[in-house]
Amino acid sequence: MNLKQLSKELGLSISSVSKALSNSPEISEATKKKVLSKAKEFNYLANPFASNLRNKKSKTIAVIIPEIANNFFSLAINGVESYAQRKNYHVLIYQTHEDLQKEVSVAKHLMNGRVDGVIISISRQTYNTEHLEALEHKGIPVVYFDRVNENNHSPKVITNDYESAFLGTEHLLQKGCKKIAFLSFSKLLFISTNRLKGYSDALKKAGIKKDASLIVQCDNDKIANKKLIHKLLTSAGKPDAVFACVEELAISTYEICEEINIKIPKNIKVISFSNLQTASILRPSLTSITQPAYEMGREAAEMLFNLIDKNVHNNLQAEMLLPSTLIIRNSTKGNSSGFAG
Amino acid sequence: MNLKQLSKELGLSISSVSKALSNSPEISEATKKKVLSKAKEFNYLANPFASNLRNKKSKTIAVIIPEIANNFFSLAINGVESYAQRKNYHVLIYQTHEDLQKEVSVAKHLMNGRVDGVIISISRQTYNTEHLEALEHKGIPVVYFDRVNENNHSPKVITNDYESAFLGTEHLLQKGCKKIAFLSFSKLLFISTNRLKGYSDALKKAGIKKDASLIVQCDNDKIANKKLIHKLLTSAGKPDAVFACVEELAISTYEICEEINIKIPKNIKVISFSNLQTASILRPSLTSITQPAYEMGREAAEMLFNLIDKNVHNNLQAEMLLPSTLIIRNSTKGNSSGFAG
DNA sequence: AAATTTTATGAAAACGTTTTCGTAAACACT
DNA sequence: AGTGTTTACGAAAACGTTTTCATAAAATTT
Repeated sequence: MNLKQLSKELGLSISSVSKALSNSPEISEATKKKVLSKAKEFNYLANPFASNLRNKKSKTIAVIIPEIANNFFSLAINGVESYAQRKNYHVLIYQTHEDLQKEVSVAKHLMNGRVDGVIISISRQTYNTEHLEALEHKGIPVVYFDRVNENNHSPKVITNDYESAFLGTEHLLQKGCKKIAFLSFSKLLFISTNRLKGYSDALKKAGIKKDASLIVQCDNDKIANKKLIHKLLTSAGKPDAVFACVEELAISTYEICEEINIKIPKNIKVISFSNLQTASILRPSLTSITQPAYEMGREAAEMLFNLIDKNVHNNLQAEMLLPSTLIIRNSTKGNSSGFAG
Repeated sequence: MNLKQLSKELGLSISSVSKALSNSPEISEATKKKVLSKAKEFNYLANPFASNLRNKKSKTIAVIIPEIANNFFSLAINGVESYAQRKNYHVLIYQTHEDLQKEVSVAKHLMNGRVDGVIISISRQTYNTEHLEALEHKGIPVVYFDRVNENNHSPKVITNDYESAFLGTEHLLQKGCKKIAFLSFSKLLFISTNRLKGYSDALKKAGIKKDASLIVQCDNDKIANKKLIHKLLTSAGKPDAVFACVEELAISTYEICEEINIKIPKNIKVISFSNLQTASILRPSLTSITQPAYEMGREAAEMLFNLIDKNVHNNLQAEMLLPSTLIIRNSTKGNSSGFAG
């Protein structure tokens, strides 16, 4: 059932029916009612491709994330969706699996106007964002969240990574930890280096010298990461605390401690950026810095729709910051030096 | 840049350029090369809406799931995606948030040909699937996975819920448990009732009478569920084991046991259907029945693309079963009756 | 009553593809 | 040389909308 058939049923022209359906003031109320009722009767639904072609609008946005099987990102998607829904937009989801090539390829796929806007959290390997800027040049707005490129001026939604890492590190220091390891998950991402900076500055403030052997650069390969952490925890200068940059590394740390019988928090304390639902029922419960995932997604969507609706190519240099929360649990309990605490 | 402009650049007709780009044998190799190179030079990309309109194909499938922030479903999406990618298809994701009305509304939205096929796991509230059968009548194939409607003949991908629940219950019985509670998550879903049946039959086989007070019907409301579980665990006839139908209920059980100081597995044993990444590092590690989420998603996608490619309306009554795995961990350790085990 | 404005409708173009069909030119066969 | 076939291309229609513009009819003004 299309407009032509429907108009035939009604004895009206295609254009009149179209206008009636879009509630145009050109059409009388009487015929509008007739049209609406016939449309319902025949279950008429506009062909979205014809509409999109004509309107040069897709009523669709894309969300590009590294991984969907990740609590932070799936919550963020919920946030995006909640806003998109009210705007009557569809949400296309693409995963890069932390692969830059995949990210570039997805961006290219979106260059043809398939979507009206893009929300992205870049991959671990992404060192520049030309492929995304190309989208913006085409007039497709892009909003970054969490994992942003700090060197471009696109709108972004971030959290206070530096301050959170600083606070988290201070928390460990207060617990008497002296040798705090930092598990980084990317050399490239601002979010990772920024967290590292917060950690470093907290150490500096406490007058503790930075120990390069305590900073572990992890990567995309889970098994390799576990080996690195294992090496760290069995080395001569092994740490008395671990600051994990992402929950995946905290989980690995837990698993290794289990294997080689290091007790958390007695022998080693653990803190992590994390959105784990199960943080509170881990063995032991995990002290975590929790990002406002849902809110970040929602906010990114709001920014994006502002750009889409204004339809302006305005590089408004918006940057929204939503703070994370430090939740202290048992993985950092007690006092590391054996002092009273 | 569109075909018209590109053909002008080349001094060719629109139709020739179109044919050249689709590698038609009507076009000479020489001109094909010219066209390809110009197309690359000008970054020509076909307008997907024009193509879709003309071809009556969207190169897009939809995945409808209750919740994306759920390990099972996000892994299943990965499986779907892995297959869709190789088919050069896009994946539209919709969440119902366990709301039947939302599910119906999504299905209606897809009636207009926006997608070439649908993969779905129905909501907790879904008691019939007319809204999805309507899609099939329109010629849009639908494949169900995990949460299926056992009364319709559409293709489905399921796991061995009955056998797994039976085995899981027997495992608890072997551990000496006598009063095993069952936390159901839906009165309507076949998957839930089927698991309940496996549990019931295992009890029957062991000669244990069914105790209705041990079967708790949970629902969509997390807080209400926790209250129900709390009531169960503090009641006079409280159980010595809990079989959770979904991981969410196992997590709640853990949290409540923590609160009211019931020790797992000493005072109570816990087993759950679960795809938790953290199952092994929970306090205590969780004995779980793990569904092959990724594989189920992948298989559903393969079935769907078979239907799309054949383009036949054949109600092939395919039903694929992928088995779950029982992983025994510490939450069911020891012997419930104090006997040696 | 004539001139003007408003109202309600329809014809047709446009969006950018793909594909059918037609047709010159080149080639092959008697 | 004439006929038939293949090759390589172009014209035009079609997909189903939306929107501009034109135009009858009705309502309003002079």
